[in-house]
Amino acid sequence: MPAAAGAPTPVLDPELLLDFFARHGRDLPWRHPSAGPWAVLVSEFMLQQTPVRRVLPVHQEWLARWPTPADLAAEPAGEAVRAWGRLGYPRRALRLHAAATAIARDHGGRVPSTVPELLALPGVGEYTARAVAAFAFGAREPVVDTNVRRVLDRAVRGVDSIREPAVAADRRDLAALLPVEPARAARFSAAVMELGALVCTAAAPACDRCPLVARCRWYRAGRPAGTARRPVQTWHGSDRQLRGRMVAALRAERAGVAAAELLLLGDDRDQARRCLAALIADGLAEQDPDGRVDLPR
DNA sequence: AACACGTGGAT
DNA sequence: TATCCAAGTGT
Repeated sequence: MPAAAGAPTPVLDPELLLDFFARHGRDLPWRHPSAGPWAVLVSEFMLQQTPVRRVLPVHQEWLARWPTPADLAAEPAGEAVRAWGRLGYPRRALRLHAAATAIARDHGGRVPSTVPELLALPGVGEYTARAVAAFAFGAREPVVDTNVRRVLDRAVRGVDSIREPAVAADRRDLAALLPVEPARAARFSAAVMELGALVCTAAAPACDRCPLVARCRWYRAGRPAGTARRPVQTWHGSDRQLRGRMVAALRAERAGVAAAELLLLGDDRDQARRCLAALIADGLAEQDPDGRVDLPR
């Protein structure tokens, strides 16, 4: 240990990470100084399990059409689902609409700035609440997504992780590494996230381009393989596939679709009935007395 | 805690 | 072609 310094340099050295972020961080719309909390919140919903490239155009359309939470809340939830396009997980559109409604009703139309208030919004979990608090309001909160979790696992813990939602221990560990100054801490989280997205990727990490390679415990251990993943559900013939087809049909038809027509989209009659009922139960579809189905009003 | 929940690009 | 997986949340 150096005689002059009190603590050893951490693996996730803020100096190295912030320099990396300044040089290589992507110029994304929700990172612009002009992007307000609403633009950040919308981006975080869209980015849940969805790549940046596909979010970009839809985010731009949403902000142009609904510049404030109240603008979105003033329209039927079905319009949010329709404008969601093919981003996937359309229930996110429903929850974002519900969040906008709660913001308009309970927060005077302003996106709240504290983690507890954000957590109370529909569709906002442990990750999104801290991402908005940090990136939109400059709060000193540990922001741990799948990228940050992977960097923590590899660089700090020396193991390769399977992809799972971050846990409290991950947030605690990152919190211990945050710079003291809040705005700098927020940039630090964004920098770790960016490193995971651009360099320390899941499948093909580019250690030769990593600013942390000299300290990385995983690299120094010879990049040991991670544990096996849980088996994934087959896609062909799944409920998810059929639900996707049904919602796509509803998005395309402003006048609604006959229930019988939706049921034809599946190979299995019982499965189709079950999926349609589930969509209605989830609030992604509504059925009128004639049996006509539409996106929610 | 384990699952369900969409989509499309990369390998 | 099959599998992985990308800024998670709710149950």
